[in-house]
Amino acid sequence: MIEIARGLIATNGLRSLKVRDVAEAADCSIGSVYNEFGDFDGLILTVNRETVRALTARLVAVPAEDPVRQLHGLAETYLAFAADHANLLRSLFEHRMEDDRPFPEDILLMVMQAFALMHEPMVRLLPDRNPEEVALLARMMFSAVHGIISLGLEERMVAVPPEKLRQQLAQFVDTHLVGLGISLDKARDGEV
Amino acid sequence: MIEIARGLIATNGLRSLKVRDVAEAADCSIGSVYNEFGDFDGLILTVNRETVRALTARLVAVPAEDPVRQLHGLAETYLAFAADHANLLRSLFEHRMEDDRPFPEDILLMVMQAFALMHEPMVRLLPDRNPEEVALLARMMFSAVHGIISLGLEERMVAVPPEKLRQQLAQFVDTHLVGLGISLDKARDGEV
DNA sequence: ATATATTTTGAACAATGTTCATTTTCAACC
DNA sequence: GGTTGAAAATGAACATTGTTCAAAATATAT
Repeated sequence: MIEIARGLIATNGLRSLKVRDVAEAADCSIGSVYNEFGDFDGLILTVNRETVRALTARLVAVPAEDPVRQLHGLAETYLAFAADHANLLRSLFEHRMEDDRPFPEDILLMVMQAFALMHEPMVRLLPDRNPEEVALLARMMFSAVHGIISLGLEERMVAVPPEKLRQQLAQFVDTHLVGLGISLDKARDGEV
Repeated sequence: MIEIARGLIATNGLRSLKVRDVAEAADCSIGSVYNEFGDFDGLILTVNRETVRALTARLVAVPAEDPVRQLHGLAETYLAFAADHANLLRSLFEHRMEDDRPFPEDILLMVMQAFALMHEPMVRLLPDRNPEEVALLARMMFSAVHGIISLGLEERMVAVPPEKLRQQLAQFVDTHLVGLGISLDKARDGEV
C-alpha cells in the first residue's frame, strides 16, 4: 500500500495522489486506508519517512576515508537520488501539512541527520575552527547543494542535464573548499 | 482581488487559498473570479507573476558600482524579500500546475532574468573566463543562495534566525568568491 | 425604447478527503 | 459446532472546494 502510494507520487507527483486510487490499486476500501494511516497526511508522511530513510541510507554509505572525496560523494549521491526520485524528494520538502499541524519529529530528526553528514568531514578539514561554526558551515553547504540540485533539476525552469549538473556540483564543492582555505590536492592524497 | 489573494497566500500559505474566500472578500461572485482569471491556477499565477516582478524590481535596484558589493547586495536583498514574503516565494517556486500544463513563459523569463542578475558582476570579477561558463557559475551561485535561504527560513526545520542567516550568507558569498580566485579587498576598493 | 451585446451571478456539478454505522472476519470459549 | 464478542474492513453518505453555465442583470447601440 505504501509501495503503491510511493509509485503514484514518483510517477505523477504528489498532487495526483488520490486516496481512491490507492485504495483501488491496493484492492481494498477507502476506509482501510484511513484505518492504516489515520488520514491523507499520514499516508504521505509514511512515504516521506521512507524517502528520507532511503536517502540517508545512501548518504551514510558514502566512503569516509578522505574527507574531500566524502564531500564530493555526498553531493553526487544526493544528486543521483534527486535525479532518480525527483517527485519523492519534492514531496518530502514541499508538502505542507493540513491546518498547521507540526512537522513530525522523527522525520525532522532524520533530515537533520542527513544535514549533519557533512559535518564530520568538514570538521576533519577544518580542525582549528570552532565546531559549532563548522556545524553551521556544514548545514549551509548542504543547503547550497540542495538548492543547486533542486533548482537544477526543475524541469519547469529549463533543467540542467544531470551530467552537466554533476560537473557543476563537483566544481562548486571544490570552489567552496578552496574558499575555506583547504588545499584539495593535499587532502585528496595524504593524511589518513 | 489580486491583492486579496496575495494577502491570503502571504498570511496562511498557498494551501489555504480558496476561491470562495477570495470571492467573498472581493464582494463578488465565484463566477467573477473565473471570468477574470480563467481558473484557479490563473489566479495563483497572477499573484506569482507579481511576486517575481516585485522581487526582480528589488534585485535590479541593488547598486552595481562594485561587483563584490553587488553580489552581497543581491543575496541580502533576496534574503530580505524571502523573510518578508516567505509564503509568496514558496507559492512561486513550489506551486505545480493542474494536469501538466506548461509553466507560463513570461514567469519563466522573469525568473531567468532574476537568475541572470548575478551574471554581470561575475563577468566583471572573472573577465578572463568563458562568458558561458560564467553564466553557469552565476546560475549555480543563485541556486546555492536560494537553497541556503529557503532551507534556512523553513520553520519546520528549525529555522535559522534571519540575522544569523544574513551573516552566513555574506560569509558564503565571500568564501565562494575567494574559491574562485577573487581578492575581496582589491575588488571592494579599486577598479570602477 | 428596443434590441443586442457584455458582464455578473450563483445554483448545480464533479472531484476528493473524511466519517461512521454496518457488515464481515476472526478468535476464544463452551 | 455453535455462540459470543472483539477486531477489522467496508462503502455509502457527507463536507469541502474547484468548475461550469444557463439565466439574470447591466451596459451599449440604434
